[in-house]
Amino acid sequence: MFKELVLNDTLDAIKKAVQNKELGELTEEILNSGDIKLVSEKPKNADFGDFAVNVASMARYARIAPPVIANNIVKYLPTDNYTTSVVAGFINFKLSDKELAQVIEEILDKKENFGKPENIKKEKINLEYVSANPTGPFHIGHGRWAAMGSSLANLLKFYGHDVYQEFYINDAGSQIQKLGRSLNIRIKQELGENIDFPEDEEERKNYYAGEYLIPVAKKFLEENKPTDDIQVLSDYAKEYMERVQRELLENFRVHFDKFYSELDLHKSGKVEHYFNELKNKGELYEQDGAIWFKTTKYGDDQDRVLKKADGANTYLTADIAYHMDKLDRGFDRLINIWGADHHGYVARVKASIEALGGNPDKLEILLGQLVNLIINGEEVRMGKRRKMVTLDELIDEVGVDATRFWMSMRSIDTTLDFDIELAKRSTDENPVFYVQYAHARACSILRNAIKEKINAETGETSPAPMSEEELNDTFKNFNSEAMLKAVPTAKSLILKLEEFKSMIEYSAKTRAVYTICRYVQDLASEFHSFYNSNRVICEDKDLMKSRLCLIYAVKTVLKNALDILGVSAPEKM
RNA sequence: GUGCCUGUAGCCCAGUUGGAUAGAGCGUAAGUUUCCGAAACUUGAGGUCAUGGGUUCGAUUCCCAUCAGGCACACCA
Repeated sequence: MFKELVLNDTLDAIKKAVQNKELGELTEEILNSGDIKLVSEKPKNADFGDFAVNVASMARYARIAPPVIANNIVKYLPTDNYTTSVVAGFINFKLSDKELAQVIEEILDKKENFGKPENIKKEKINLEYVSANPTGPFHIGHGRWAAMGSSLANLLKFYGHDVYQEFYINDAGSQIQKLGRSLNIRIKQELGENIDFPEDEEERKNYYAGEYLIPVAKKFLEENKPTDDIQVLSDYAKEYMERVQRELLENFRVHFDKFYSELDLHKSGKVEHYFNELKNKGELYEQDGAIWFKTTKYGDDQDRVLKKADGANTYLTADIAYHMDKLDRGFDRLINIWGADHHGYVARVKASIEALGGNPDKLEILLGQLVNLIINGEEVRMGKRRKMVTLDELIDEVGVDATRFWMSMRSIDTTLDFDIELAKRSTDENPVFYVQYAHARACSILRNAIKEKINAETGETSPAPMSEEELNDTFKNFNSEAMLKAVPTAKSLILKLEEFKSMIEYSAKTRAVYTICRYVQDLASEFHSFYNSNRVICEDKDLMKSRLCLIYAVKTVLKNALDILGVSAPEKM
């Protein structure tokens, strides 16, 4: 990576300068202590160069003015790949055309593997996300976790990790009975009985009054005789909802390796097993008829109940077993994506891992802020009794591509405003179309290179600039020498292409999927800009070939990035 | 009341761990098509980085306080 190249060369040069005592009081000890942190970044002003390293921070150790430091370092920098200049405390690097041409060569060589790091510490990662109750359709909030989670999985895989995607189904517990009771009412309504959910707010909380159970009731009656057996109804409704959820996830390009059933977890005996283990370790105590877990010992702000006075387990009891089971399965790292409304839950899960002798640092919980829906410029709150907008309605309205992109384009730390009207628009207000358009445009140029041209006025045809075979040969037999021709007018575009590598690294390490969305917009912008001032298909055949390679590189990188986001890269629009 | 997240241009947001004149996009103003997709491009205008302190040669960035918005504080899941 250019960033690393520049930084490492600078560090080497600093060492040499220190050895020759040209950096004042700066010693090798200070250098090795790690107190001095250098970063290579983009200069504010592009005229300065392509990369810059700020050495002013060394001034306090060296006790020399920053410009002198910079000049004394520059002396020891190699000169083959770039030219350098010193401005104040900055060393600016301008990459040579040859270096830039090699970027295109590398992309054409590696294609869909361009940007994959070579030697990373590969981790076996369990990524758990969405994990909704099977008691109703997904709402738009689930859509954010689905989009971000699957994109993160794609990203971490691309980066080189082993990623196992998991969905935890909360199919045990009282809410399933609640679902069955609610279905019972809908069935009776279908049969013409005059019955409805309770009016009283408190009593109504024991039911799911949403209309989504009406089709389930109809279907049930088609297949079964009416029954008051709540267990039968619960199971039916649960399976139905699970099926609906899975279909939607597939449609949304979200693929789980495993749907992990809480019910199975109970049946396996693991819940009791870990409960007993905590008990044996002396972490539990009894009070008011319930059994409590001393999570405060591990930093939680209050102790938690594991077994209620009525003898039933709490949700946490099963969740402890679930997380321990994940660790038992040999994952190096567990990543969970949770809504911010669950943040109070983090401490107790980490506490339980620690209490059971696991390493709580292996569990990484990404807390995501919630989603607001904007309809006609107004915020629509996902209120209890107001009509809820479901994920499938949203996808029907704006499409999979736009939904995925919009759900991923903001940092997980900020509340996402999802503006339906904007996401639907196919104009420059909508970044999804902007990026896809760039890809389609690049494809179009490649098509035109091998297509005969028809004059719109005269109707005369002129031969294609080159044959398909010749174009393929151009991509196959490229060399950076030949690509040099395209470089002078494409520098910032090439630098942006090269940035893909460091962007991926940053994004994977910080789990920040939104940086890919930003990158892809930047790259599209650089490409459109290049397109407007340079003709690709032109008289000078060497130049044309050189630029076609560049366009092919742009298309490749755009496609790679969009693949990670789960957004399609259309060849035509 | 306690904990977590947020506050940067009219709007929506970046700001890679403390450094050059604070950056994109949308919107807005003015331009750009006999030629590869104008769903595009170019150039402007627009900022007391919520407020007040502190640390530092230097703070949008780190610390403290205050204000504003969101979320959570169950023997629910």
